[in-house]
Amino acid sequence: MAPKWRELADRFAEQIRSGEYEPGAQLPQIRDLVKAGEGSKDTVHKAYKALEAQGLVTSSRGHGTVVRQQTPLKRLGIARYDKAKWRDGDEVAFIADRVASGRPYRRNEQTQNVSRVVAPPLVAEAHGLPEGAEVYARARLVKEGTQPTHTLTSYYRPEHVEGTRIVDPSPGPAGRGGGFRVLYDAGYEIDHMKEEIFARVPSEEEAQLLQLSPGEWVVELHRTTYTADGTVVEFAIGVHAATRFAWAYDFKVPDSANTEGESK
Amino acid sequence: MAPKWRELADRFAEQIRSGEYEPGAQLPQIRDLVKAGEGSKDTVHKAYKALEAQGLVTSSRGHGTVVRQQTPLKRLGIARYDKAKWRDGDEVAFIADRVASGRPYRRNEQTQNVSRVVAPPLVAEAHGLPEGAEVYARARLVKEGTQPTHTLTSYYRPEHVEGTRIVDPSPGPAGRGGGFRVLYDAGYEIDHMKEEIFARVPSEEEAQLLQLSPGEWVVELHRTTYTADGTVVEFAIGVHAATRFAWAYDFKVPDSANTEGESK
DNA sequence: TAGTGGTCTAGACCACTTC
DNA sequence: AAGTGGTCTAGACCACTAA
Repeated sequence: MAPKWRELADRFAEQIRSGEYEPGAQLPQIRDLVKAGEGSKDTVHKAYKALEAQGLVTSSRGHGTVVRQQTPLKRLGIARYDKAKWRDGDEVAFIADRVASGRPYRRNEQTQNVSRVVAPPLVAEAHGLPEGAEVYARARLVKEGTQPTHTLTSYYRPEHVEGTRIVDPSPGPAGRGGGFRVLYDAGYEIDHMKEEIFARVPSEEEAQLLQLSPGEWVVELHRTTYTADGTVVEFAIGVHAATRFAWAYDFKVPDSANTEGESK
Repeated sequence: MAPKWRELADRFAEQIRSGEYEPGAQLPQIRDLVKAGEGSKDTVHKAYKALEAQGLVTSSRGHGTVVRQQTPLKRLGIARYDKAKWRDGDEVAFIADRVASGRPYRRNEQTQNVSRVVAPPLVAEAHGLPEGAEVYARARLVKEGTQPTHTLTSYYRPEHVEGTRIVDPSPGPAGRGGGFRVLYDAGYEIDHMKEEIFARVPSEEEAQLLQLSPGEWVVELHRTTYTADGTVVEFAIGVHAATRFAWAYDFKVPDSANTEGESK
């Protein structure tokens, strides 16, 4: 038999999905459900935690447990890297993407922090650098309004970006044009990419930064960006709140017996 | 301050990752930790559940809590669809992939179930069919040895597969060549694909089928397969244990101002 | 100060496995 | 029967919010 807390959670989940509880509506308070005979405080609490883990509600002390706004998944396709968006204009690729997706542009949705650090093993490997080599790390926390959605940290080789706007230590939003534009101006035009994605449990720090409910997972994205001659000019690690994103990729079915027309 | 159960969980997680507890080793029993003053039974239990949710341990009644074998992420790249694998030989694409990845081939790692059903909304949309249209559904549960790793359900239009091996109701492993080969033989050579992926909480049924620990998430994959003229010949939905997979995609940076050489 | 969720406890009892 | 994890309870106490 399903545990009592699970049955209770499923009942509420059903009611939320059916619209019986609208976004913003408040669920009964734990103590009231206890009085109503739904179980002990701990049992009801467990049910509420399950709903929270599914991203259906948000709980906070003092306030209560309210149904969360169900923002549709943000779909990330490779069109967000379109050269026309950052090469010909002065928009940062991610902002252009937001415009293209019909969302308004808001200032200060990105905080940035640039530093020179010893490359973590994964980064060194991606750049083909020896252990202990230094790279520039550009860490951003991206928000949708007030809600943080993901972190994105780009790693660059010093010889590619030294003296450019990328390493400008001034805080605040990214300089005009974004990282790809800066690389382009420095003579490194990006050509192809590799993205690798997987899901995992967030660290406590990440959960706090992204305002994740306990039990929510994150999706980690590794992006390697190459110039036409195969030089790696950027390696980036993104950590996304798993409930808020979907990724889409279009590709030709490969045919290793007939490799014309394919670069790899 | 971090809760007590979290501190306890983090301590064990650290010990497991550092190798102090090897795979297969048993963690102290809950009652012993209670005696040792680590907290009440419920508190220690909560810590163990957290470890389980991270995929680090497996608990079972009667046995105990043992450190799980850390199978490395299985990386899924588009090379697994290589035409050479299924067109020229008689191997099913997924088996070829396993061979290519150095894993031995084992029989009966896939159970299959074919039926004719009314297309679910998502499927109808992908195939461009009206509501209520019927399709063939081919559902598989794929295992790695005894461990189920993912489910994969392919949906085909009846006019594409009627009379082929795909709709052969005989149970057991897939016919020789797999679905793409059957479509190829029927005159539908696959050409390009779209994959869309996102993470979510599993249903209770999925958790059971994939033997997921409570708190583990799944990644859902939507794959649409097209012929050269844009006809959709297969739409598939996969549900993967999130901790066991990573996806990789290579692509050219798009340039909408210069669309030569791109089919989309 | 009152009201909300969050943690913790001690102990009862249940479910499953092994002997 | 004995030993393991899993659920549930009643109540104490804590942390945070609002008035």
